[in-house]
Amino acid sequence: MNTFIKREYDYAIRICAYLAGHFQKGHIPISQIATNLYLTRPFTTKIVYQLKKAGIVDTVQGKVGGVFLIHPPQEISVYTVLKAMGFSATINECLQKNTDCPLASICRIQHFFAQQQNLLIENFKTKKISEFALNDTDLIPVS
Amino acid sequence: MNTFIKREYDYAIRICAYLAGHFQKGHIPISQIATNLYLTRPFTTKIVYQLKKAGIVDTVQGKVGGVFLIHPPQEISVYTVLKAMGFSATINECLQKNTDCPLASICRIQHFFAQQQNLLIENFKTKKISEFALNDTDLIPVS
DNA sequence: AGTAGAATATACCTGTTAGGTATAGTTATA
DNA sequence: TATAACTATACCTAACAGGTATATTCTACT
Repeated sequence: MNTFIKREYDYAIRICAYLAGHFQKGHIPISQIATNLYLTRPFTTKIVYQLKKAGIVDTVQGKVGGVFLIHPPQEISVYTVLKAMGFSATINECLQKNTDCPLASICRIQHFFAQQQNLLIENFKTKKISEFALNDTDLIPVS
Repeated sequence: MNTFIKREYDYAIRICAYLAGHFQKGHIPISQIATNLYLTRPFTTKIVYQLKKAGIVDTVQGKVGGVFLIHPPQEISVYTVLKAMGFSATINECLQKNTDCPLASICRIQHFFAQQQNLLIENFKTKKISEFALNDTDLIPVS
């Protein structure tokens, strides 16, 4: 399988969506996030760590520690989160810098894919995390 | 790196673009295609073989054999070629069938990515190989 | 002050796959 | 009948996705 959005990236967005649903309600322990989003704790930890390094979330250490969004969710785009997670995917390898293809100057294929890629990225920038916000009541399984 | 369009897929489009530039001018030997597109012969062979199985090109065997497009290039879309090469990429794994995510019913993230994916595929279907046609004169290196 | 429960940081593992190469066979023209 | 082409499949290998493990540090609560 060839996915454009890695699992990690998707989980990162989910985690932010969960935190968006709890914005300004204090900090949320990683264990709670992991449980409610059906992720393992170590993996959730890893992602939170990256989101913190990127300045998207901050954490409180110690016994009643946890995670929270630094900025309002309506100011955080999908693109911001993807970039934070190291997203550098190009739709086609030709579009990377330093790729010196001998056909480059005449290649209309490359140009087409570049257009498509820019379109996608624009949409990722427009979409804000607030639109995905998850509340705990959303997460209660229907029985 | 995480590319959506594999090298193979890209090469397949290039090969079709080259054949489009030589449409109705007889069949082109694989060795000529490989040389002019800066690909190795075995790899070109492999791709041509797949394109043949998918009914996009046909081949003539024997000493003066070669490859040619079965249909006019303006009837072949980028999507057709991608599908022929086994393209089944989903922008996000959640969008595959048989993925039963416990969040699925409430996940707006999934819905967003699905929209983006459909957009992209629509554009792949609209774009025709004829728009990429490569002539040999295009390929003469500037000295 | 000590301890429990939380986050931090990094090291490691492992199956899959992208991106090829190799090789043996078949066909058909010269 | 030799040779230059295509056919078909088997195999290789480095990279990486998708995690797990482990040791450490921090802080609320007792």
